[in-house]
Amino acid sequence: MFALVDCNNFYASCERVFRPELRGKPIVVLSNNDGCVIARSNEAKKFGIPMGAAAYQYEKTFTDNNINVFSSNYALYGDMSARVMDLLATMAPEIEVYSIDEAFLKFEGCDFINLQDYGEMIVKVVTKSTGIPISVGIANTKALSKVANKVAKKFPDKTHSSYFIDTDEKRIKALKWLPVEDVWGIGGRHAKRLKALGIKTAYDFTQLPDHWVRKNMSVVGLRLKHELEGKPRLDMEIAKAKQNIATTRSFDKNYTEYDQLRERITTFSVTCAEKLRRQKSCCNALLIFLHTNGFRSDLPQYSRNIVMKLPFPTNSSIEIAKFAREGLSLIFKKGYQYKKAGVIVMDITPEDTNQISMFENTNPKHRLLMDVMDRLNSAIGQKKVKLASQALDRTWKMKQERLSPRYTTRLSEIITIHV
DNA sequence: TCTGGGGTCCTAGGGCGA
DNA sequence: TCTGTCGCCCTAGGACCC
Repeated sequence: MFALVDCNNFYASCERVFRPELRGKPIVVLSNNDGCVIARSNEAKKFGIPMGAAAYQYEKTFTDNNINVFSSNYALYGDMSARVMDLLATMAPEIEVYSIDEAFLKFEGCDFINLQDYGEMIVKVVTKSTGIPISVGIANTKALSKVANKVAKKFPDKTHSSYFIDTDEKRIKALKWLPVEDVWGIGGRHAKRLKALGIKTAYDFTQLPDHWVRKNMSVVGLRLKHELEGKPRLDMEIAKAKQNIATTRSFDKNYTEYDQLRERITTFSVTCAEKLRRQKSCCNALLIFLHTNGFRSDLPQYSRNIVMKLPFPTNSSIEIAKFAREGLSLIFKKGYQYKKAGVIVMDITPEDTNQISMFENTNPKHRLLMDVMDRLNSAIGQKKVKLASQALDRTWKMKQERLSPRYTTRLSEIITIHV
């Protein structure tokens, strides 16, 4: 049996933990640069603010309805997530952390447990210990546990926020209730096509012939169909090293100069290299991209990317930044206003199994240097040690006008209680 | 004026060597 | 030497997730 544990309106709930007066009040959380709405509390959803809405188009809705608006605070969300996951890990034989706010639990050989009661217990313990409300869905496949979770979330009073699909009647009832576009694995494109064919619910989807699903939705769609029929096709996945690591940003304003882009690309490269060293990997290729603001139809548009194959695997900030700048010089075109750029490191291999090349190799001195840089930066707590090609006085900034304190990860921002 | 960031997997189609 | 076929590898693009 699988249980899917999902934190309710996670980012909004995190903001509430340290601001209890916000309970029952509408909250939205914005993306980086305060651009889009990326999380809404239930109260905020009632005002018709869609996911991904452009924040500036809803300013009036926010003020008219006293909606509490926050910039995203990943230090806080990451730490709260770790607390929830650590706790969940103590409550099941196996856990797969699926995202910042979701985890699958697997109960095998636990037939003696009443899983409905156990799910309710998990809800109580996590909510009480962390302040984060959660919902639990339980079923014999992962996709059905997702469905069960939707039921638990929609009917918290009836289900006590935990729902167990343990009979075929319950499975069919839940599938007939769930709109096809809300099924895990069916995105916008497929939902549109299915609806045009009169497929409205998850149940309708399971009534399609296998060969049609295979032909039109690939093996992924067919696997999903079987999962919804109660035939397990997905198992727990073990965490493995990432295959790609990306650092990409939109800019607060448009950049036109090569030097500005060069500085940004260098900094993104350094961040990627740090992430690589943290997971003890090297990369063998880089992708560098830049593009103008696609929303501004009045401006000339340009967008390009380039893949740089590296002559040797490396995780040195200096080397990765050097190759990235080389790539940038090949794709940069003057006369455009750039809004976004990024670096993605690819073809990742473990640090300790690198092949020595006959002609060109990573500079062995860099390893020691990087080690010192990482340790200095970690001791200082901010990224003070930089490459000279990065801006020494950060001239760029993310728009974060409504950022809450990092209550749990910075002593200077810890919660204060006035008595 | 102002529209996020970071991932995964699958398939089609072309290049290329056997 | 030319041509056809097969399978492998690579890439771009599409679809999905949070």
